[in-house]
Amino acid sequence: MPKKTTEYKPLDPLLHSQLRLAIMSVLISRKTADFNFLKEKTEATAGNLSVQVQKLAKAEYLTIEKSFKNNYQHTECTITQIGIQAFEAYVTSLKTYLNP
Amino acid sequence: MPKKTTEYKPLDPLLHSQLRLAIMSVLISRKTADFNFLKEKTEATAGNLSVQVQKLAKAEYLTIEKSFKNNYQHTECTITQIGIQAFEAYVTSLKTYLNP
DNA sequence: AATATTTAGTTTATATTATAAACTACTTTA
DNA sequence: TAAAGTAGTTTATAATATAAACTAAATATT
Repeated sequence: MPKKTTEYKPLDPLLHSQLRLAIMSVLISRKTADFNFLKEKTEATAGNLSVQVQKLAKAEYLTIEKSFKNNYQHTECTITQIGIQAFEAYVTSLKTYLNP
Repeated sequence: MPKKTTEYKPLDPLLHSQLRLAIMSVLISRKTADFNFLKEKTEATAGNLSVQVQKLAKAEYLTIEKSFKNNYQHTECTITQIGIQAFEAYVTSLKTYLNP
């Protein structure tokens, strides 16, 4: 019997979220971005951004580095290889829904 | 001052759901599909499918027509113009996240 | 020098969503 | 006529998303 091709590939729930996808999208194009840059680009509230960035960090899609810059605390996010691959896989899967 | 271009267009929450997107994707390519066809293509449980199809119907993205076919109840879903436009707008918005 | 404001976030309480399990109702088969 | 199959719906719970409230330090104001 012919192998049944799966029509719709499952979408990584971690990336299938508007804000987390936007965060990853920024990081795909810049590798690294600080908290405020992400906040401006994604137009998210700080609270929501904090939560979603932590979720992505927990999955090792990005790393969070805290430091001091001009006397203020500074949070820098950097995408990982795992994150890049997850993003690419997500895009591939997503395309199965967006027919010709 | 230069007009600030919105980097990421908001994603219609009704379509930004794996199952509802799959349902709409099927209907974009076939216009109309019965409950079982949708169930097979999307690999959803009947309960979940029922709920999500109703949400799409409430937003008038599709219409639900119930009838009897070979003594069995039969539910047919048809995409509406509103649904087609919403799907297209969703795809356009989504592309802002999937940079070059 | 105290007080207010701003920067840079985190925590937490609540609303919304997604989902499976349980249920309804009718039909066919054994 | 009892069991199994078809075609769904309802509902209870788990998971997610989000804003509001909060912490804490730096800088500006009176």
